[in-house]
Amino acid sequence: MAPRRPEQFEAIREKSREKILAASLELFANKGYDATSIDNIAKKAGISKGLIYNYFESKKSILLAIFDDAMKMGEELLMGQMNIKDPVLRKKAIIELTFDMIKQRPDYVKFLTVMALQPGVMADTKDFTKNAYKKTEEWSKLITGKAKKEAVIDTLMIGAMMDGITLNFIIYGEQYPLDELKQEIIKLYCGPEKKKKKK
Amino acid sequence: MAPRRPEQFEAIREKSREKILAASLELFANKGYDATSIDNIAKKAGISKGLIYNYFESKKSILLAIFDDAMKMGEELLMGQMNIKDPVLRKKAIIELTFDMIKQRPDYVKFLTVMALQPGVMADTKDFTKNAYKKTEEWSKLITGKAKKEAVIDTLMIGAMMDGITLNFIIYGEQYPLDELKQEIIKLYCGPEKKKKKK
Amino acid sequence: MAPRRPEQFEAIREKSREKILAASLELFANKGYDATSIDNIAKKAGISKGLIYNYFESKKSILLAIFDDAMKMGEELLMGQMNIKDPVLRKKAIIELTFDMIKQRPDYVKFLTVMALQPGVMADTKDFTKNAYKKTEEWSKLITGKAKKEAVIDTLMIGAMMDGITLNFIIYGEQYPLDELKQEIIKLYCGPEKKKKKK
Amino acid sequence: MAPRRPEQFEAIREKSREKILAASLELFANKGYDATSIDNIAKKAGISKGLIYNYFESKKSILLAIFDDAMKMGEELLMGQMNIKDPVLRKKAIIELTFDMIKQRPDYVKFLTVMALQPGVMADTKDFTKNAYKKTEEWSKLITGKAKKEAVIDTLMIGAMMDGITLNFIIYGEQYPLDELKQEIIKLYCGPEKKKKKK
DNA sequence: GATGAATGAGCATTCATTCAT
DNA sequence: AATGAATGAATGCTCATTCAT
Repeated sequence: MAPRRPEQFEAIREKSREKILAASLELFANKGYDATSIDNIAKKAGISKGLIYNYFESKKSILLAIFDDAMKMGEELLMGQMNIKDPVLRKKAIIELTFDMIKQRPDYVKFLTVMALQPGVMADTKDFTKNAYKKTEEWSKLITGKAKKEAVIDTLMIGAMMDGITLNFIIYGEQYPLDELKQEIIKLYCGPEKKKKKK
Repeated sequence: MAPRRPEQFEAIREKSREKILAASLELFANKGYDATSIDNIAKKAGISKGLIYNYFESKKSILLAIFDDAMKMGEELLMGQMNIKDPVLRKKAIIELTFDMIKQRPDYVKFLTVMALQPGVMADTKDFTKNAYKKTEEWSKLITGKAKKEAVIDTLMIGAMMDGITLNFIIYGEQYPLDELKQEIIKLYCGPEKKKKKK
Repeated sequence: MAPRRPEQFEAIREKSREKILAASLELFANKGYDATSIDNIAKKAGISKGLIYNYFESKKSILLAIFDDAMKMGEELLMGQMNIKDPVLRKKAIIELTFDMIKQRPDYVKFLTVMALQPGVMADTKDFTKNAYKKTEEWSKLITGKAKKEAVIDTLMIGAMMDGITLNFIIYGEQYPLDELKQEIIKLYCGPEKKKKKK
Repeated sequence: MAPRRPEQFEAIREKSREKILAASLELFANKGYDATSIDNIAKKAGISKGLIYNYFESKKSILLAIFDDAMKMGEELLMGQMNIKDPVLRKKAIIELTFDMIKQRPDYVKFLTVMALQPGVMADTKDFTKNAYKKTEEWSKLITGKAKKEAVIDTLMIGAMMDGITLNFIIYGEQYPLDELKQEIIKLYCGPEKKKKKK
């Protein structure tokens, strides 16, 4: 057989890495970090235990990689709304975006929320809290368009609202009425304006 | 010498038990259940590992004891508001109560929130979700005075709000402006003065 | 109250000691040495854990005390048959004695047999094997009245027989037909002589 | 480098498994089950503690594996004698077989006997007593060729005899005159030549 | 003499990580 | 790149023993 070309190696590597990350995300989100063993990950990813260490230095570094992916994804989604000029519409867009994320990527959302409350897991490796705070300030500006005092409270309220809904969705599961709550929030924070709510 | 009298033993026991519970509460709330070892608890409580098993059957039974304490405390606070007749005032009282709880017993609040998001920790021993749900229904009635359909969404909103604020308080700590948010919520859900709820 | 007189103290001491030995014997015989905890013994004896160490240096020393008691009891019973002059009658008497012991003190018999096969338990403290061997030789002389070569085999046979029956009695319990086997052995080893078997 | 081939792994596994079983058999037989620690086994097997759990679920499952091996071996030996037609010859063959087993696999014999007398060790996992009883019945038929009433006592006698000799061999070791006792038993139970069983 | 709270070494078991192939 | 056998530190838990009262 002819030796594989560099791109092929790269493709294989990337594929294995993805399998590991996907398996880990699901397990971390559903069982928690501590309760997930490297063996669990290897079995779910369909590879051997040893191979994982070919791609990641340690169990914690898998966690961090997922964390970075999740943050990056969130950031990209958020940045995509930057071009909406009207502040109210932008606020609405971002709220809808958040609900979309909860529904379409519950694993990421679950993962981030679960990790946020395992300080012992994240704390020593990433400065999670500071990071999150900076994000909130950025959000604040993005959402309201201005960094005034009252705007911060408004942002914190919306942020708390979204976090609370996410948390309840995680705990109660599918029975939690996400859609009705979305309408309610939009009514509450974006005013009852017209009626073209759905994009 | 004569052996200690039963009351003396009881006093000693109660003191040790409290030390264990206090140490466990703090560690579970801050590091999570899995990441806290019996050795951690013993060291923080200033006693030996073995003694813990003189008071609790297992690590999980410590968790349950704390959980029961926390629930009992919450219930007592809540029940104290039952005699408020006016629904709006009662709703306001309960919101204020929740904020009080966050400020006065952040340890319990943190503990309960962290546990709610540690999949598989509470799940198999107490029917945490079902329990929490029942609580929500009770809340719903307490807050609105009636269990109508539209009232449920209202209750879920307030619940999510409070959970979200709790979560953010846990993550951000003292810098999180609890008082301002309390005023904002009361303005939003109990009306500024009369009965105009929505702004 | 007048202080207790020395005899009273002695009586109390003796009584507690007996309670500990009786409880331990039963537990060691039925659960085994390792599976019996000091706490088990204290509870069954109706005293406190600490008191046990007032009478015995260690768990193992309780074992040895029981062992010595059991050996002494066996010896006394055996010596009681020394005055029977006729060798055959003496052999018969000793066999019957052994069966009596199995039926009347199954706890001691069980204890000794169980201990005999836990070399790790006895070995390092008493030279159990050597001791037992000496006993066999004594038996041999007692039973047959002479220490000839062929007599040793005879004694070993009877000894093995009795041990085997004891072992099977321990394993199978009450359903094991001790009486029939006794008749059979007597027939086999003492000849079928007359018919006045029962004393 | 290429990973090992499945057969290579299988060979490695089999070798390690054997080392664990051999070490455990020796320790269980000599020290008893409770007194043998996983660490003892690992050290004697020349491997790490953790590796044991790569091959056996628990300490007890090692015990059961050895037990099954021992029973299988015994059964195979026994079944090999089924084709002897003459009852007396068959009885003799089985007695000789038992002595062979004691001499050739004293470890298994010791193990089985020690386990039989460790209350609560086998009891809860395998129905040891019932199992042993069934064996006795099989023996009974094998030995006498018929399951008549009087034959049962005969079988029990021979069984007790063999158990007693095994027990004494375990306790006294090599100095115990197995061969002489074998001749004696055969003389006693199979008749010196013709059919005069009782001397 | 008597009590039971307290200790700490030891045990079975788990699991992240290493490594020979 | 890939495998899984092997390691050893750590964990929850037990229990003989000590000791203040």
